[in-house]
Amino acid sequence: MSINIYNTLTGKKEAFIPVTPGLVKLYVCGITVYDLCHLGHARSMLVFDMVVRYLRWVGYRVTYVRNITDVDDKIIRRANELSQDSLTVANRFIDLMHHDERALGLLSPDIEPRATQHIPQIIAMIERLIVKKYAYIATNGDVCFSVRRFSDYGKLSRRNIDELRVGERVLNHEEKQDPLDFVLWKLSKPNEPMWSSPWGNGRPGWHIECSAMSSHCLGEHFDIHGGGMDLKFPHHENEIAQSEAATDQCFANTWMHVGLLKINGEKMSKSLHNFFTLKDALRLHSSEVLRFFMLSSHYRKPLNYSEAMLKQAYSALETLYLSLREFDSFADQYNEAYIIRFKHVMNDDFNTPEALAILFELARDINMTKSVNFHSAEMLASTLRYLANSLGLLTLTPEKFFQGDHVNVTVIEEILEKRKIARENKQWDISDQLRQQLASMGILIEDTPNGTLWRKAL
RNA sequence: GGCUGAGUGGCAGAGUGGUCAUGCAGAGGACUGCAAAUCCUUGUACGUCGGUUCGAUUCCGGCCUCAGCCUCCA
Repeated sequence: MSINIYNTLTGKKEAFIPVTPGLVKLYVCGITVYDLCHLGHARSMLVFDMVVRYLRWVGYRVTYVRNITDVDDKIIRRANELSQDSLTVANRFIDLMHHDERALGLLSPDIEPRATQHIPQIIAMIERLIVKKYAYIATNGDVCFSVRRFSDYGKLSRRNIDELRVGERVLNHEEKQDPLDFVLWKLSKPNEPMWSSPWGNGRPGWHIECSAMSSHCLGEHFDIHGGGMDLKFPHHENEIAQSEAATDQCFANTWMHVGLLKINGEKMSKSLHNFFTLKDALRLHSSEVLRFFMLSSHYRKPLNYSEAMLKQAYSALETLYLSLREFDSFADQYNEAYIIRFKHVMNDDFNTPEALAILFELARDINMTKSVNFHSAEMLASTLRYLANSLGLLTLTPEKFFQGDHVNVTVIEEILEKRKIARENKQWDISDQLRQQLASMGILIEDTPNGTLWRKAL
């Protein structure tokens, strides 16, 4: 069974064949560290986390690289606002990002290259481009890439150079030979971070770092390059141009783009004040609820964040965990039929909504089977957990999910004990009153033949 | 203006040329002291107009609407 992945470059789903058999080399564009991570970053991180987990789960070795842009205009501006140097600002937001990453339960990338730590590689690549006449020194001293010299320019985003409205929106392009050209090396002004180069003190342009770092970490030709949909043009288009102009070979075989996240039906943007940081979202919802929500729509589609949807995600997750409840020890066998179906839909461009649907079918199957044949229900339960785990879901015990750590277990158990006695004496008024008392504490209960179970209400 | 995608039942969201997505919410039933959980049943869903077809939500074309990109953005 091969994995089919939608490749932005060809506009089609294609059978995935790694350059090196058994090994997947994946490069994902990470964030520019001038502010806290927002939910859009979280979606992209979570999607590639799912991709990496799944690829490893089916047996690939994966080298997962996600870069950090730690020098750029916005960081410099932020640093000036705070009267700090830009490295201090970058480091602080990198720490915060790592904190968010852990809180979300993400796998760490195998390599997390930083632009400022790859200046020699960046300079070397620019030199190659100059030698091959793909780059030139503009009248203001910056080094620019000559877009029109790269005949394949536009192949990723399917754009025709002459149809871009570039003159309308790109300002101050008089220094360039063509308004489309972009900066590879930017000379620094006083009080800006700088590195020495053959063209004077300056810093790298935004796009070149990814070309230089990906080839440094993964080689000049690797398997998958990913990022948010908004990076497709111009960033990824520029990366392809630089890399392929410099190396004369295919850069990344497969390009994956994650749909953008909207909030309450609107584009998320700082100017609209509907900007949600990951940190804030994690105050309201557990990482697993966020993960479930993000995986409940296909990764290439736009996704709308709203509190109602997150509540729905919680309820759905509850259903899954409820089915897992009575199984302390899990069988070491799995139900092959479900595994095959699960892989089949996941292999179709990571169709997580369809994969989740299979998990719900499994949950229902468990519920139906457990009163009839406990052992086979146990096998289904272990299958459910095994499959969900491949997506980073259902990693908690049901008790942990339903009860958490911070509730006052002693008080709850005392009330349950009192209620038990009342029920034994058929004192239904008292029993119902105690149930009401628990409800007002946010605790739901469930009387079963084996005693009363409790869980947190949403 | 150009390029991408979308328009599915109350909400969310897959998918398919002709029997079921799935989840959340709702209704009825079984179970329960009552609940809860669970199971069963249930809702004439596929933007619009044409075309192809024995048959289209699914293929083709026009139209309408929406979103994203063409400037920094995951």
